[in-house]
Amino acid sequence: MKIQEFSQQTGLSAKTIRYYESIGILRSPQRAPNGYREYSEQDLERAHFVAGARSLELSLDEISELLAMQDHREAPCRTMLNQIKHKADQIAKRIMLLQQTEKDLRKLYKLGLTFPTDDVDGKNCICHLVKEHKTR
Amino acid sequence: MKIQEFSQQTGLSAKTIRYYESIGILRSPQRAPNGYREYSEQDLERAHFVAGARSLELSLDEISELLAMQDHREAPCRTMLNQIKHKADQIAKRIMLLQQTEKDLRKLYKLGLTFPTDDVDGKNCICHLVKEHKTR
DNA sequence: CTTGACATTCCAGTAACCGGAAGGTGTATA
DNA sequence: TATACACCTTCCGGTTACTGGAATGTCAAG
Repeated sequence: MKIQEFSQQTGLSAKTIRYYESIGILRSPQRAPNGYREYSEQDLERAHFVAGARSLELSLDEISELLAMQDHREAPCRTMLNQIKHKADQIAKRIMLLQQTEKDLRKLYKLGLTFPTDDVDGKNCICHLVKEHKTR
Repeated sequence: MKIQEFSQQTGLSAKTIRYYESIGILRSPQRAPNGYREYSEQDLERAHFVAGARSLELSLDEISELLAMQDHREAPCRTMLNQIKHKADQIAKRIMLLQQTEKDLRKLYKLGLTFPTDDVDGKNCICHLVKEHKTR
């Protein structure tokens, strides 16, 4: 299949597919006589793996590592399992940070509503609140 | 004050401060005869605002807009209020996506534990599960 | 024979910085 | 006085994961 169908099958854009190939995440596929890329079922499998892993927030570096193991006929499952756990923890942390930020924003918004909106310099202004906002 | 103290006062790294200056987010401060940057209270205020806004996940572009209004002696509060609301909604969405991803990861991890970890090609392998993983 | 939808390569840009090199400055100490 | 050390400066490049766009080539249909 040509790149567009491959793109639809994998959910990756053609641009992304070429990019992955350029950095060695995807293998260079066969070329038709006219120079077009020709993808096989095998290519599809690998791309599905990459897409799945990306959607689980694994980085391209981490995915590379996993693929390299597969290519050396090692089972990357143990490594993968560790990465998955690690990712889950990382994401949990990010979520907590974001939740706090969202809370801050909503609070600020409510407070801002009670303030004048034409205060350029003074302290009765949401901008002033932002100045005082502390990063956790 | 010199850049290091300014850095401590604002919580921004010296690198970041110079970067902000280079893209016009922070004004070029006075220079001491030896060429060192000399920051004033005014500089501090502006930097506090930027740092506060950044910690609320406003982008540098959004902050630029706000600062430009201030520089033109307009009150950016109304604009800011809108941005804050918008940010809160954006973040809420990101949180939901991340929560789903975390869930997927934990599920996969549990399932992975019940699988062999030395299956290079077969289907009884967490890698296979990743292949099948659908992006929402 | 041209139109349109594909395909190719390559270059540049995005966001928000960080790292590090090469070099100048300022002060305390041996 | 020498030198060690912590600062400061600029500049260049790298990061992450792509996306946009230009210039060009290919192919099938009308």
